[in-house]
Amino acid sequence: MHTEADWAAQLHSHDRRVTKQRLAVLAAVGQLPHATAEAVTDAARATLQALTLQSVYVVLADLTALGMLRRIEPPNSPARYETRTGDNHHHAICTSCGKIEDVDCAVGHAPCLTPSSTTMTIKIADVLYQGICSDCGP
Amino acid sequence: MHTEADWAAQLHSHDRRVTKQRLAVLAAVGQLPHATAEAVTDAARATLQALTLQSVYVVLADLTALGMLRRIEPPNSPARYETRTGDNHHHAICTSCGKIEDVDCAVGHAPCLTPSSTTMTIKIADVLYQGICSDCGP
DNA sequence: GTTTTTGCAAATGATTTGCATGGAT
DNA sequence: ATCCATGCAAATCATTTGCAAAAAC
Repeated sequence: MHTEADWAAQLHSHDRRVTKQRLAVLAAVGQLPHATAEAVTDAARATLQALTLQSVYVVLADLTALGMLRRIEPPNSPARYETRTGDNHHHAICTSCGKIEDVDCAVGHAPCLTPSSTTMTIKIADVLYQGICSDCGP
Repeated sequence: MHTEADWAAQLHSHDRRVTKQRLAVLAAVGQLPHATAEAVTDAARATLQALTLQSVYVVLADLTALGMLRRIEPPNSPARYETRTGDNHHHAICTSCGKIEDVDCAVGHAPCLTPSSTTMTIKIADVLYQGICSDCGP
């Protein structure tokens, strides 16, 4: 788990200023499973009433670019963010209710899959499983 | 390859009317590799000058829902469409120039991967490879 | 004090929708 | 003749940007 001091240290090491807004965003993403920008804003507002959605977008984009957060883009849904960035894991999304679960990668580190035929040099293999969760059906 | 009569038959079988707009959209998606809605519109306009982008969106959404087209949603880029729907193949995208290549799935049919731990019933495993294509670097 | 960050409003890009007309069956 | 499909304009949704004021360093 990440402590506030931990986040502050990471921000410092990237020459970013440690603001209460950034700490609130990081805390919110850390405790919500796979939160949208809007959900992050709502959660962070519990302690920081003046925070705006646009600022959250700016912060999320910056932290994602730094590698402190990971961004997930499910089909037909706004982007989600998570704090698990150190390992290569994938995601399963329920096509009925939209719930997202983490799925550990069998191999462990990216790229965990190598395509048989392509002219590209592959850096990352992202896997998105789609199915039905236990709440929505058999 | 798909012929115009082939597309017409498929439209019929789904209780859709066979219009020149729909045929033009299908032809355009068939000949462009991984076209955006805008590219499809431009291509289809070569023969159907009155076609609008909004109509193309409606048609693409409908044909995708019917399974006649497959929709790809690359990160930070508008959706792409392709006619290859019968098999389970994946995609590799160049993070530099955005080019997309088809990548055959080693196993052959969905789901080609089974997650080790999840409570969901997986229907599809979509893999998105990200890397650098031969034109953009080593 | 200097420079990054935030707040706010307005702009943008992609896609969807409502409704009247046109066209396929 | 019926009813679906298209054209058009306006609306919506997610996200980005410009700029002045506030806050870190």
